[in-house]
Amino acid sequence: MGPSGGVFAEIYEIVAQIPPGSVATYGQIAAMAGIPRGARTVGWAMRQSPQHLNLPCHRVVNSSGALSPVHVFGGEEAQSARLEAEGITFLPGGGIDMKRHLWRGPVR
DNA sequence: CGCGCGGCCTAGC
DNA sequence: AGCTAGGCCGCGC
Repeated sequence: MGPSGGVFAEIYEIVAQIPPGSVATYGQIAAMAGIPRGARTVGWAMRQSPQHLNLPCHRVVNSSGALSPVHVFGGEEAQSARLEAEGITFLPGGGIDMKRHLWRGPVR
């Protein structure tokens, strides 16, 4: 399906479609890409994702609603700040309110 | 052709 | 409620 004929391309497409103020989980994206159990592959795709694509990788979080490790964005505040700037709300625990910002898909 | 890596997920204690 | 262990998937060398 992907232009490059690779699963990564599919992941990039999906992540790029995540609207501001919404977040998606790796597992969900993986399922959309056709790999329900390939959540880790999604994480790798993000890390290997070309920066010129401007993929909102900061909108991708784990099912726990916790942000990715610090070393990924170069600072936990970096990701949280961007998400908050886009309208994402955080819980007292520091996690994201998945129930409120969880992306349900391209269009529903 | 085969092995290892990774921003995970789920289940069990 | 929190932590540990195992498994899954695709890419790169």
